[in-house]
Amino acid sequence: MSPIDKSNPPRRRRKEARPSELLAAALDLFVEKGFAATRLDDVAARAGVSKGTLYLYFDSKAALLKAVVEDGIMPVLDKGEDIVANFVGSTSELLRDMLLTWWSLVGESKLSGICKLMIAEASNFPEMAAYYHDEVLARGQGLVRRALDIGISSGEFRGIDVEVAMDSIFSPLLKLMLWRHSFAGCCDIQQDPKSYLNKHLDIVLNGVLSGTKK
Amino acid sequence: MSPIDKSNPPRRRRKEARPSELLAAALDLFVEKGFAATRLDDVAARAGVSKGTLYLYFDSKAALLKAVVEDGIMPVLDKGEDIVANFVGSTSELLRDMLLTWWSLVGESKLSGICKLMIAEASNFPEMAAYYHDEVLARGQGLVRRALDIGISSGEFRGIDVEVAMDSIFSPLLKLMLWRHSFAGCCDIQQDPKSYLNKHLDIVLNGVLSGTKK
Amino acid sequence: MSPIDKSNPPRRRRKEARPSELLAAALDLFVEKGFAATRLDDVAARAGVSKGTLYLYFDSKAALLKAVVEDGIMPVLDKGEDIVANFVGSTSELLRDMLLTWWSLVGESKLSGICKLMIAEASNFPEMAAYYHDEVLARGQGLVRRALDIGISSGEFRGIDVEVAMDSIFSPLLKLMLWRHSFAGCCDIQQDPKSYLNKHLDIVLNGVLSGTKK
Amino acid sequence: MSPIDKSNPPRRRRKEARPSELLAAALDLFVEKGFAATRLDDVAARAGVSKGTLYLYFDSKAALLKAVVEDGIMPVLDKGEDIVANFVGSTSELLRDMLLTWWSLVGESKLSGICKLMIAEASNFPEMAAYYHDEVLARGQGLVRRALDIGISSGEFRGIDVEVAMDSIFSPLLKLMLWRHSFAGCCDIQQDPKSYLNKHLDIVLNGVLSGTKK
DNA sequence: TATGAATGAGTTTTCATTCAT
DNA sequence: GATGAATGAAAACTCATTCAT
Repeated sequence: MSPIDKSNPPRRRRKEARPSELLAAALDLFVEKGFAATRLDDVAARAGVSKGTLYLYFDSKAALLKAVVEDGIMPVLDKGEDIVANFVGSTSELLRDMLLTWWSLVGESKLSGICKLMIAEASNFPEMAAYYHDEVLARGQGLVRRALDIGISSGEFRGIDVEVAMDSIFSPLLKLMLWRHSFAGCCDIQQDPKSYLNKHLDIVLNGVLSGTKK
Repeated sequence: MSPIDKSNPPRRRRKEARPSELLAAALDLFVEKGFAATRLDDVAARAGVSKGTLYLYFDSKAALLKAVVEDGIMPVLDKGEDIVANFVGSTSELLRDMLLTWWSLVGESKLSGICKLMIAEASNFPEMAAYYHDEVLARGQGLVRRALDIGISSGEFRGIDVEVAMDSIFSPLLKLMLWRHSFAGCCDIQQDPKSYLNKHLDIVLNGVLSGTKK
Repeated sequence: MSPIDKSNPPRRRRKEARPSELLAAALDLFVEKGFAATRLDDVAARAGVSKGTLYLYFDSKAALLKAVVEDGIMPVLDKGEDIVANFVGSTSELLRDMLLTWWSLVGESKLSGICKLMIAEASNFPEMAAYYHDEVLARGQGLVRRALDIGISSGEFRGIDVEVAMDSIFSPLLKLMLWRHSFAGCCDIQQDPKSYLNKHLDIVLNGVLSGTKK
Repeated sequence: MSPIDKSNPPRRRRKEARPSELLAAALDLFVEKGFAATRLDDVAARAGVSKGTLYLYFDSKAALLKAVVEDGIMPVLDKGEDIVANFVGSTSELLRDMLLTWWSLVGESKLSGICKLMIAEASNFPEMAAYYHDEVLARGQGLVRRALDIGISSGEFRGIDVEVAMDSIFSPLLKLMLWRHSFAGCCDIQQDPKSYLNKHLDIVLNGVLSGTKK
């Protein structure tokens, strides 16, 4: 309480915690309504601050979007890469592990909304979309690609077109992420995502046909 | 700007005269920029008419969106159903035919943009999104489902979970449609879509694993 | 009244007359209050239009300022140059004529306010200020300079420093212009400007000293 | 932002403590950008203090302006008056001395900026402008007027209109002061001000005409 | 029908001012 | 006294919608 005690925690903490509260509120609304349809008043209200406060931390609405996306990408970048490197077991299991990990890391979290957001805003913010595509989506698919390469090298997998197989494996996960933020309310509730992904992997790994493989 | 779904009473409609240029221009811009970020000035300019003219045919911006979506759904509704009914051959071939037909009918056309649009605007226009989901996406997947049912009944396919397999088969097509309207400019050009879909079907039908099926 | 009669004058006239009404209102307020302290609402209100109408004609507040200045400079540019060329009589009379002409053309009109405006905004809009300085002020002084050159060549004038004499002659006119838009209300009403300028010229031409010239 | 002249009752004043850094920073920015376009953030930043500190010393932005002007006027008021009283020599020399003294006292210093500021803000702060006009400009010209009166009484000067002659003599000094803070950067560098003023006095005292005086 | 100038409510952005620390 | 985060009223700017022609 002494006037010398200027750097007391509560004040500082406030200042440092604030931006992430703002980012969280903005993420929610940008994902739900889209960039243009989101009013900064609403972002501020959801974060429990006044409109002007947003401008203490972000230069403009577009800068806020950029921060939201960057902030949402980092956690994905940090983890993930080493899943492949550290894995022991069959490549099928690796793929299964990867899809489920990706789901819990990104799909299940609020970050999955950024995917919807970037698809929606890609032509309005092309650089940002390219950044997101390269650093997140391509990376996610890259994990699949590497697993496929390993599987093919080891003879565990057939000599399929890796670029295509990547999508055969990853696209349902993408659909799951997008549906969560779009048609979730208007279509029959999907089954449990993990069971869904397991079944999908069973299908894509073993095929749909019942005939014996040559 | 406020994305309110007004279920206003039917007004005098000049449906017959509704110039398709207006709908085409609106479709392009709604898909490219999203609903809120599209200015009616730009729609009018692209259609080569004055801004006021739009209001001769549509009561509001939201009504224009509704008309765009309805107009984009009809051709899909009209065709498609009978593909399954009239088909002769293996069910694998039927699936292949269906995916490729869907691609040329919807994916390749401007209509694929509506899919992106509906995902983006789903929470702003939930009824419209539900309508689109049920009448277009679920229908496309329904075709796949019926083919799968036939294949399983005939013993051509394994007894996989049809709901999941539907997505295993359809999701890459969805991704293709969305990418065309989002990351197209910022990622390496995909291979030819039809070859891509054929390879995908080969993978999902036969599986990735090289082992013999039990 | 026939629907073919689209290009009827009243409508067109409106459109063409509008910008100059806006410019007039903006000039008044920019000069009176300065650029930053002038609200576009006030400009619109004074012009009798809504705020949005301003943006039909000018891209931004700064663009409006630019238009005001350009619009205010043209009439000065068009006239003036040939005053010197076409003159017959003693150079003293030429100078007197020029000052009085300049006064009635610029000083007495609303254009004199632009001078105050440019001095005030010079550091905020340096290019605009440079443009004004070169095209208006330097031109006005240039007229004086040329008259002085003629007078010196003919022996009518002493061999004084022309750059300085220019200011000795022109500065009171400048002061008159500035005072009209600043201290006019708070200092004793000046005498009639034309009489003032005549007396000033008498002083600067003949000097203040009573002694005979050598 | 609203330039209202509040004649609010005297509040607790901490005049003695008013840091001159604050006044100096405010003077610089008010003169450069004008009152409305100057942000208190910038004033604080230039003075090296926080924004809140300004409010420890000044009740409002307008109060800061008032303090700046008052602070800038005092030194001029204190000196100057006795220049005339204590002078010995020809009145011409007195005038020359006065102009040069005024120049070094006001024109050359930062105080000259207040002149520009007051002209710009005269209609926003009429009382302040009147105060400045009466206490500074009129006083400066008053010195000239008294010198002229002396000169005319003694026969050294002709019987010219003193009010006009005052301006004939003083206006170039005014122009010099204003240009320093406006067009300085965009016109050829003037000659040395003192030489300029000397030449000007030579012209206005002796006249431009070469003919002998009658 | 068609136009496009005009509107004004709504949105982003700014900034003087306050106040808890 | 000093700070600077927070505020909110006000200003710039946008754009769906209207309407006179």
